Amino acid sequence: MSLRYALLALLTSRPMTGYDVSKQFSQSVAHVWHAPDSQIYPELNRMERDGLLESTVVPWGKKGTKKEYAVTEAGIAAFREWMDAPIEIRRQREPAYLKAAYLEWAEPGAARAELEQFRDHWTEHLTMLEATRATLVDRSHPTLARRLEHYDANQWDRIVRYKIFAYDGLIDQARAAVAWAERGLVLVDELEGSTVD
Amino acid sequence: MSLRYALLALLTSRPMTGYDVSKQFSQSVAHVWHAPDSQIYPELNRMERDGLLESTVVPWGKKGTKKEYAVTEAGIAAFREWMDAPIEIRRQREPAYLKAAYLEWAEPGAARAELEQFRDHWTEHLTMLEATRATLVDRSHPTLARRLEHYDANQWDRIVRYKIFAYDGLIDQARAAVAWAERGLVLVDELEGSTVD
DNA sequence: ACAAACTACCTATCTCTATAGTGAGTGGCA
DNA sequence: TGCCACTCACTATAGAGATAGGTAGTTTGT
Repeated sequence: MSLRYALLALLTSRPMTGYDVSKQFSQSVAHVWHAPDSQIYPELNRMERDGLLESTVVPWGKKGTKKEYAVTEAGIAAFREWMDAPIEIRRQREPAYLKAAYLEWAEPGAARAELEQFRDHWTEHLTMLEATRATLVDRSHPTLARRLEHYDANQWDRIVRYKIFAYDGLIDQARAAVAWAERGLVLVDELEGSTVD
Repeated sequence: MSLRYALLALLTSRPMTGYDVSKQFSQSVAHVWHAPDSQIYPELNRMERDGLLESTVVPWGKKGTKKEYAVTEAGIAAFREWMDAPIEIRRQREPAYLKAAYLEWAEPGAARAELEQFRDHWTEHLTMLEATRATLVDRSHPTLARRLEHYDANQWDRIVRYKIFAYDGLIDQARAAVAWAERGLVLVDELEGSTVD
């Protein structure tokens, strides 16, 4: 159910088409809540049906049209309500840690390969998070820039710092994951013996 | 699909009834992969149908019976295959971090309450993880003890250290979450002003 | 003039997960 | 004798999410 609020969060910066949303998503909210467009389009429809969004049809080229969604008053209210409600605690679902606990069943080579894959994935993710964090710090992040336009300049610092705070948390998690995988590689080498050719 | 492998992992320690599984789950594998019994029972059935488990009906009291599941050769093979396959990378789905990024929309009181709730949840989780880790270190963990019986004593250290390694990763994540929430509380106080009565 | 890449939006289907039950047997204790 | 907590096993249903498509118009480069 958080997808709805992730979309509201994004759309509070400016009105967007479904396509914009699905593109913007990957550069901001997706770091925190991934969704494919096959989920985004139907959800936007449902949100309009529920009165959280309203759409205007905009011409596009000669014959084409596109639908731009804007958050309604009811949408703002729903978002505020969600913000003030207790957070849903996520269930633990971590296949990587599950596997790690049973690494004695893996081939030594496979164990190493998986830890490397895990480390590389998180390293890449970390790089992206740090890059995005930097665009928040210097306020060059496009969605953030559009968002700040609605606010008085004396509010900017407050808004930006919450976003940086969120990214800091994600960066911490990513760094912890990378460090853990690296310790895992050392452990595998120690326990399985180094079989490097 | 990892539920299947989480169940296999647990059942490699010893044969169990569905009820045992759903109880043991919460004390071990659930730290890494939570599942309610309404998922466990049907999955055990499907795994038997697919030949990964076989069940024997055991009498229980005067009239009652229970069904004990044991991993088959095919089950072991499937588990090994999964262990050697690349890990599925989980999508980011973190409502807490999503909210954190938009904390300017929350009431200051609500923001504080949520961060406290988040911190408390992870603190509690951390305590449980550390307690379980300790039972792995001293090998008093019941499922681990049963598991080690299948192995030669010179393998014990290897097996135990992988489990400790997995818990260390979870503990790192939990600690990072707690520390982040604490920084968040300081930030909220700074930005929203201290409105403590 | 045409292809390729991009914008725009949507559907179908399947699996996974969550929630909330049902119902019967057992063992202890008051 | 009756009650309660626990053991055991399962079902029904709805919603969320993943995967894999489809269709139509637009822009850009050659």
